[in-house]
Amino acid sequence: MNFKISFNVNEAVFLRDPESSELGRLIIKNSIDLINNLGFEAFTFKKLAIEMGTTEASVYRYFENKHRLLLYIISWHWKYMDFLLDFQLQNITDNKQKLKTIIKLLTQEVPIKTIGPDYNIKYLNQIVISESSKVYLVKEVTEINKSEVFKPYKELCAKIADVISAYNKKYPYPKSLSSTIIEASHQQQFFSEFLPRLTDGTTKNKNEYAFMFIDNLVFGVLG
Amino acid sequence: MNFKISFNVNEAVFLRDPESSELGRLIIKNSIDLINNLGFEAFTFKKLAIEMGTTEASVYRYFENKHRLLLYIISWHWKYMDFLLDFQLQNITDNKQKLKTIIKLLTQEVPIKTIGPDYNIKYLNQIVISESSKVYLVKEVTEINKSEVFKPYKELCAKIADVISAYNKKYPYPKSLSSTIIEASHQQQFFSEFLPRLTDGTTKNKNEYAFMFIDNLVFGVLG
DNA sequence: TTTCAAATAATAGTATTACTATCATACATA
DNA sequence: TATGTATGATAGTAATACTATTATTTGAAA
Repeated sequence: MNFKISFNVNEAVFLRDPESSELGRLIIKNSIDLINNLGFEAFTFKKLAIEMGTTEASVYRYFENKHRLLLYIISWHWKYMDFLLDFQLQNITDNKQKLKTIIKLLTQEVPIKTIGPDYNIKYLNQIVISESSKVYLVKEVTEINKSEVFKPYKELCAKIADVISAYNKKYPYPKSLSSTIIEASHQQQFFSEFLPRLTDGTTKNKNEYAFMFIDNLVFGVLG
Repeated sequence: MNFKISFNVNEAVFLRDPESSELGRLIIKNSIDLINNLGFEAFTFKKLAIEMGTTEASVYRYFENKHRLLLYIISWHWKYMDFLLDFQLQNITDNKQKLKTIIKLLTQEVPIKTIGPDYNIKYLNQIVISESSKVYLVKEVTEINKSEVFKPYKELCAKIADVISAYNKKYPYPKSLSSTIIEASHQQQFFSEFLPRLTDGTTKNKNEYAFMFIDNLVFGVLG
């Protein structure tokens, strides 16, 4: 099996499509490494350019600013998750089992497949946990939202909400539960690693802990 | 009734206690207004100084950087919430009623009392919704956490967790549920205002919506 | 009352950040 | 051969995130 998948992220996110050139793909690959190393606040286009042996100006030809670059990376991740979800849900008919698969996917480290560009999926996961909310927690959220760039997140949320509704037709808040478990699975992983007093984490394994908590939560609410 | 309360925020947060001088209190008051107007990313000490008619250097004498100032404001808010919680829970004995009061407090706009400094509590609420997670979602979280500056958040979380445990002694994740509902009440308010597709919000009132969702969630899980 | 240190304010200065602009070159295409 | 497109090299600007210096005020000890 040797196939490539590309997720076409909304054009409004970039100036030039990074998947369209070698330099573009390098920008994404190196950004994932560098954001993971430095954190988003300390990450700059200058540092990225030096790291890659290119120039700041070249990076600016692809992305307006670092916030857009982060948005691209996060969007790419949501599309990737959406793909994995379709893939993993394929032969499951039982809705309970579907939900469990979803929760597993949200809380475990995303499996590293040899598909698509060779981005460091482990780092990407860390970035999603620590930085993803920064793409929408900005003053310009309404303006940015107009260009539909949050669509991948909304679509994933809707897809999970559909499974929730299929499992329990009477539950009145499928989308809110969906967005809540997506966010909470990141938060609880973050907390159990860095601020453990905000959790009841006993196990050393933050992924396993997040899974158990979310699983208990979801089936507690939905019955 | 005319009394003043001051919440002593951990010393490690500031260089000089802003509650100890008129200038200090003005810095906090004006910061709340300005962060709410500009968003945290666009907020700078220079803009703040100009707004207040003082100098950048004066602000730097109180806070090392704008991240610490935000941390101060958010910590103050957690202490204020903690105080309100004690106050509102005083004469309630029924644990279910206690939980409902907590959820109300988390989701409704915090009542504006004429106590303490005259910070704009409405703005403070907006800041907590949009900016609070930025105080811990940073690369230096472990370092910052060592100086115990997140204690007010942890204490509030623990207090709510205690009520959860009192209501349902068998529930295994009181602290995680506590931190999850704190975060989710902000998120769902934010989403229902700016990214409504991530919610099932039908009502125009984001506070009321958040209350109903969290209330359903908590009693769904805890029985 | 003098004096000496500490706190505060005002001003200036520096390195970095977040861009924009210009020009040269390489390579592919028509 | 001419033309377009991507990249590279270099420079420049305004704002940001600080630090340092000097002047002034205050307050407490001698």
